[in-house]
Amino acid sequence: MAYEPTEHHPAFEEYSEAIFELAEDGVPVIQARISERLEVSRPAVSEMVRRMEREDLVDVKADGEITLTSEGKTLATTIVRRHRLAECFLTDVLGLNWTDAHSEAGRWEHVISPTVETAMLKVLGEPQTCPHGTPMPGSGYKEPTGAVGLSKIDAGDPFTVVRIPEELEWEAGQLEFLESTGLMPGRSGVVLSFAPDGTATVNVGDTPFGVGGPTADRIVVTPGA
Amino acid sequence: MAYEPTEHHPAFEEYSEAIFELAEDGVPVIQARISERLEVSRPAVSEMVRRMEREDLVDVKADGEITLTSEGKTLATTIVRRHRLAECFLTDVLGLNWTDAHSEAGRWEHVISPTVETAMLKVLGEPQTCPHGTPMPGSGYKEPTGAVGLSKIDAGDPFTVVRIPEELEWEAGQLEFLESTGLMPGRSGVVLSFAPDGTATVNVGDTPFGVGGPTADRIVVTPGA
DNA sequence: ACTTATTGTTAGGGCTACTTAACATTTGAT
DNA sequence: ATCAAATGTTAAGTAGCCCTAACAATAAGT
Repeated sequence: MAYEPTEHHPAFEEYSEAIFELAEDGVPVIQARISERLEVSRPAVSEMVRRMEREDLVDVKADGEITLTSEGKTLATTIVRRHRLAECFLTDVLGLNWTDAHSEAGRWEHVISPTVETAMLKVLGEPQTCPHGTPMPGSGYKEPTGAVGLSKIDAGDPFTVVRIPEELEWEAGQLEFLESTGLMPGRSGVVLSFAPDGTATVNVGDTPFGVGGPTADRIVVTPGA
Repeated sequence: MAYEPTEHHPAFEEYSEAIFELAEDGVPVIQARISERLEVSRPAVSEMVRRMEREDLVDVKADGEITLTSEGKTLATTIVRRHRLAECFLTDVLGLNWTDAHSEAGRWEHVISPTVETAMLKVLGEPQTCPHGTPMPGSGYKEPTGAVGLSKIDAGDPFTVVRIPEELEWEAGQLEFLESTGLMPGRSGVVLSFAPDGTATVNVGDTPFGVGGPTADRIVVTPGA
């Protein structure tokens, strides 16, 4: 009746995932960051990290940096992979928008079995990235060489969107906005101008729109159409 | 981040579902039955029933019979509907077999949001029953009049399968067997003979096979092809 | 009527994952 | 060097959901 890959509690899955994604985002992996990302108190994180260390899922360095053990990495990539796979599935097969898909996937990731994972991969044709362009762990996908932040493109030049970092989800409404403008992986556009504050004006469809500086820094693109 | 239809704990969902399905199966809804079906101790059920009564999800009659309140019924039918919808989805879209689909659905039912439910319904074309023929609560589906147990069909007569009751899942391997023989809702066949012990020999495809008496009692069919 | 089986409840725990309050330590900026 | 901010830990407590052991009440079989 119960499904247990290797008897891993949901909280361990959630924490492993957070640790993996913090590292992926280049954020120092310390308790305080986990506490913020998962929106739980610091003592809760302290306790969980101790338990995960005991269970050999993480190592804690002397300076407090947390790293996944190989077992932890296996768990984390499994969950992250299922999350991104679920996102693909929810958008492509069920027609959800990015934002809905992301929040749904946050629950699906804990419920998808190997059987279902395989079936989804087959239906989707082995996607290499999630809908935002973030790689599926274990797919062997490599981001194109020469990928840079959108703000590195010269005004007047064309670009092709590679990836919308997951971190932008923290800004409420950001993903909906980008999706509605058509600024999504694979699409090409042109940078029209940059304002002094870094805001970029771009065009990927019929109507130009502005992208705030910090956001434009993070959006990954390749130069050229 | 978290999804809460009306802030209902997973255990309440599980218990409501069990209560609903016991009633559906014609089993008296008392604590002892719930305890068996959910495989939890009697004190655990005692406590949960008390909590659910406090939360206005169930009423307990003087004789110990447990009934769902209208709020409880809403919760139960929601979960049951999602379970059966998930079963359809897992078999039809992802190609899982009945048994896998059933156990997966046991987890999916707690994770499906209204948005996803709507999307699934659309993709599946508003199914009226789950793959075993059990009605989707709220679909308005009525079992055909004249539906009887398979063992009521006369030897030599044709029949059409209406429903494979969920209770048969308790017999390990039973569902796989029936699925492999093709004895599934919508399929027609012929009863070849009955053994003195009630075992029926039937043919729905190329090869005849035997169905034990108790099982044949439960399988719901309509006479005729 | 008496015994047995079935059913429900108390009492006493346990584990997970969280909380707040208080405190210690480290780091950074001036 | 010092003061403030950031970080981690202890302690104590809570809620949810489960367990075993022991006991009371009811129903059923002989």
